[in-house]
Amino acid sequence: MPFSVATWNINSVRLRLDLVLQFLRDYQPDMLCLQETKCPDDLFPREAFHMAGYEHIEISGQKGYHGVATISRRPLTEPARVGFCNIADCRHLSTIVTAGSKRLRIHNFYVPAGGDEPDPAINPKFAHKLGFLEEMKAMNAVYGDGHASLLVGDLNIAPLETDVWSHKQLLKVVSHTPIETETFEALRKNGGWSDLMRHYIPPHEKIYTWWSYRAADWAAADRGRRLDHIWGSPDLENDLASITILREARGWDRPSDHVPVIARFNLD
DNA sequence: ATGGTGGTCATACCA
Repeated sequence: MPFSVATWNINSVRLRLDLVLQFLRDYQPDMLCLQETKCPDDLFPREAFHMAGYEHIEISGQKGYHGVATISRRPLTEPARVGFCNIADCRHLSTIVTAGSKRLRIHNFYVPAGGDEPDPAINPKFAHKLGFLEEMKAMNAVYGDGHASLLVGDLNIAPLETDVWSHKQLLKVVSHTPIETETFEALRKNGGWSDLMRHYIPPHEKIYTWWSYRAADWAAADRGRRLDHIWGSPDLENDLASITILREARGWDRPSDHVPVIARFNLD
């Protein structure tokens, strides 16, 4: 039995609770990191997850926007929430879990989308996104405490040309502008992180995890982007068994615009 | 160049 972690921007955990429970029944990840839960902590549907076999839950939620949750079958310890840009948004939650002989620190992230205009001088949301990335540089894969690390979530940036349906047409679109993709790859490498999705799936292959709601036929147009990521400390490359991007979830009834990504590790 | 859809919370805001 490998150890598995899934990440999914659910775009309202309460509206899509049945979808999440169906996903857990069918794929049985050991842990699920949710983003955009849009749910205050006192209204989080803890009991439904407990009944599904996920007894360990850490949440960081607020009313209306953002929010992350880490749901696990195994005990979670040392929950920590880092605030970014002096704004009280719920966009980060880290926990520690045991997998085989390793202790894993798992960062669950929801990076700001950044608005429409890719100019920090006129768009405060884009300035916020760049400021957020700047502060993310403090996240290192190896801290010298003996823990392995994962950093997962909706990072709202598609770094490679093959992470978008058209590199040329998206160069001036927020999520794929050079300032974003270059900052993103620099902070990943400087932090010592391995892009585990790309470690498993060759970089020349197009892969997407998000398709806009604003398409008449998302599957036919297939104008997707890889906005959701699974990074790991380099030691986890050797333990990685597979990556699954659940494209079919975009076609489920009343779907999120993001699909789950599952990483399986040979750690038990 | 524009608007297209979907979620929250109640009127626009955010994605």
